[in-house]
Amino acid sequence: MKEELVKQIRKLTQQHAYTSLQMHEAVARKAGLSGTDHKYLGFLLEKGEMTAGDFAKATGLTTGAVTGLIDRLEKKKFLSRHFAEGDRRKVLLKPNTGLIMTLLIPLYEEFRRETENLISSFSISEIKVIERYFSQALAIMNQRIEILSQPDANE
Amino acid sequence: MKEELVKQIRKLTQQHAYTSLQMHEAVARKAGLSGTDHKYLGFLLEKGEMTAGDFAKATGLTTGAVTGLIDRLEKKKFLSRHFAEGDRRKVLLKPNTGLIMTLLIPLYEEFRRETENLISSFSISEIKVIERYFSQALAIMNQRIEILSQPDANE
DNA sequence: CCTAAATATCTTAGGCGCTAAGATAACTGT
DNA sequence: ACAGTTATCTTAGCGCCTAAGATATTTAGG
Repeated sequence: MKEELVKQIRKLTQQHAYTSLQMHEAVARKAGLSGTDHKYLGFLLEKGEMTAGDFAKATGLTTGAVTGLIDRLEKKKFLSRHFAEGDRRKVLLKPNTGLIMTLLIPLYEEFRRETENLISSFSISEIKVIERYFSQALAIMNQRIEILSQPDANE
Repeated sequence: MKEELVKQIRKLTQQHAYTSLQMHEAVARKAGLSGTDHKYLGFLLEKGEMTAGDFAKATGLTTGAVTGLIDRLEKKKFLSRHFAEGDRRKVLLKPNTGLIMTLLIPLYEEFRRETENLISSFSISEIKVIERYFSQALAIMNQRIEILSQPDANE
């Protein structure tokens, strides 16, 4: 029965998402961070140097929350604050890439290797199938998020 | 280059997990729940009636946290408390399945349909590839969580 | 220039959800 | 029957969030 197989796969993808989250939090704990801080630190690392305000926009947090987030990350030396040249109101966040890498890479490297080995164990055409699944699943979810985030008509 | 393709897929799976979480939270907001409460409500619904203590064990929360969680869910009529027959210390949690379904199904149904359509668009052998990927990825992550959750040797 | 408005960040007050520790109530075994 | 165990709840305190407003700096208009 293809139908049953389909339902089974759908549940599997759900579990996959849940387990990813668990792992992300396990990494955070090991690194001495909260899940929240780990998430946003990864974000900053990816985007590179940015101002506090841009960070707030990028994360969707309020400016107050970002101030607290930066405080916590700064206290742990994961980033430093600098006033922007030319506009002393702006606070530039400079990630301490070295420290972050030193701390996080050992926690992720083996996982990354295992995952890449897993993917490599498929043939090119199989990988393309997996790619097609993920790309389309992503599109579906992003569309759904957009719909869900629109305010209700009656309010 | 297969290597580059592999790296690309790995990033795609990361993004997939992140986006799943975003969608889960968007659903929660729409249902008037926190992401946390939505997560655990789904849990209760899946497992069915259980005691508060079992709920704590199942979720990994402390009993105090579970008391608060139950309070919030009870206030919103998502469940009711009943003393267990034969042991009046135990509190049985009875999910209000009707209300939960009424509230959540409209938020998920279209997504589920779209996802199942997506999966169905693959051939049986392609679906087996996807299944193989997810099963093995899950195993890798669960193993990693276990390793990460072990206390460090030097502490 | 000088000042009003705009902008960028920080601070404060208050809420939610968590843990750890201990209180309360009910059960169990000898 | 009562000491110990078990199940849940309560309390104190912390972390992280929002909303609102304070502070400091820049920009624009007269």
